[in-house]
Amino acid sequence: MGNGKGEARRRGAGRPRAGQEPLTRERILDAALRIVDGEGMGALSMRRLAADLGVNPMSIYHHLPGKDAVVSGLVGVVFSGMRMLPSEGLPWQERVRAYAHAHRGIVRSHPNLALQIVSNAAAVSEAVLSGAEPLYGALEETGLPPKTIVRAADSLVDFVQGFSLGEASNPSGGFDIGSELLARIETQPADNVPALRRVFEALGEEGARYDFDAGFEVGLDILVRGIEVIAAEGARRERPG
Amino acid sequence: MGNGKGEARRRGAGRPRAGQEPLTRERILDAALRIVDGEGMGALSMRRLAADLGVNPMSIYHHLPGKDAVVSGLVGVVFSGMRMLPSEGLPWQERVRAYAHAHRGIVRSHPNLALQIVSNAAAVSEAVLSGAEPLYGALEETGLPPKTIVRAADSLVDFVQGFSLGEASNPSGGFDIGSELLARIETQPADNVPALRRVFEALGEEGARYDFDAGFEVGLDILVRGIEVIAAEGARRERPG
DNA sequence: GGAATTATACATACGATGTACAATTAATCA
DNA sequence: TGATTAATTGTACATCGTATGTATAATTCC
Repeated sequence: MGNGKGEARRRGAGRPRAGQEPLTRERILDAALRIVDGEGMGALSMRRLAADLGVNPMSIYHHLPGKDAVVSGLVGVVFSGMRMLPSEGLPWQERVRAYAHAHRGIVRSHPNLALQIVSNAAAVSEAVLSGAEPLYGALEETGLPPKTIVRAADSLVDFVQGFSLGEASNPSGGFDIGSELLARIETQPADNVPALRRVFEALGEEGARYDFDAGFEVGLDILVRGIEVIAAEGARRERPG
Repeated sequence: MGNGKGEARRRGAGRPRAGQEPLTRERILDAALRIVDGEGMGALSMRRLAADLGVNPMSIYHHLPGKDAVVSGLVGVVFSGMRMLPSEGLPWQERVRAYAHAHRGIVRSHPNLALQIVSNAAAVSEAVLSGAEPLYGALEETGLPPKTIVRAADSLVDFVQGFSLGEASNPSGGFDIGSELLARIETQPADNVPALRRVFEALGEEGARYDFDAGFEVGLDILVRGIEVIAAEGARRERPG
């Protein structure tokens, strides 16, 4: 029955009326993610977050212990949205690639959170954990010893995160560490950087725009091939012939 | 001759007496680096920095336009200290490895700055630029086309930065993304993560401690081998036999 | 039903931060 | 010398995270 309350959640302290939907960790993180996605990390403050929720800033602290918790909560939310194309049955190389694409996709869909994702991912667990499962499953089939599997997995994750971070912090479809240099190379004293000059001049102007998709594919190729090689070496050492 | 001034730089506004050493961008960045290295990024504030320099907070703004400039200045300073073991004459594989070690060494010697290094490196230039020269010089010898050289270089840098970031944000000699999971795997619902469980149980307890040096070497090996493979493929495609 | 307890939200306030603005002083140059 | 410029300081403001205390509605227990 229509309670003539007027604006929802405006005046009056205390516990909310049963009719109104209560403040939730989930609602808070949703609002926070909208702010960060839309206006960047710098726009996220407790006061702004509270304002968007139509709530007093201190109310948030009842559901999350502080701003740090909000931010790492965001990372968790984002990571738990990781979806892989089902790739069971495919050779391990394809499954590793699928994982890498999924991981990159997460960072790419929230570029303003990239820094936090990359630097907090290790501490967030749960979502990250179950996210890594298919990667380990794939790498098991290389026949590498467990210790090397872990290191290979880490290497791949490190690459993906490094790449995604660079991708996120550049103007969309813009440059990368390598290509960013191009503009400055021209203004360098003579032959301070001869190899760089040679490479980028050979690229010409059309090559200057960095294609992130292609760059990612090359990096991924390098890693997968490299893993193939050390796996083959390991196998040869066990059964020398 | 002894000017009876007592404490150096204490009282009195205005331009400093000619005798005293003036405030400099360099002195500011030195002091800032000491704070960050010693007490972490959170301890760096303009007021604290000024206090350490025996100076009014606003004085800093005459030499650097703001706090952001201080931080990215720090990254520049740190990067310009990059030193490679001379590796000219060695095969390109060794030279790529030497670059990677030098790059990692920089981040590792200032772990509290790791996040800023990794996320600002692309925008700092100059030091980063001339630092990357030997990497490009080495990769030129692979015979890969320029575009692929850039992508391979980026991939290697991305890996190194991703690795270094993980290394820096973990307790010294502690765990990594992969190994961090170990502790939580045990507390997971049954077989939610079977491959992870298998791999880490096979590792046993002794393998749980992550050896960053060995991990880095494996990753580097994967990348170098991978580059070898795609270089060989490219050569075969040009001169098919 | 009424009283005690607990969950949730609000109000106020404190210390810290980055920095805009303007005044102050000393070196430098005409 | 007087004018100009470079370097420093002092004050003040808006904003931030959050500690602390209070108010009120829902829930629980008798």
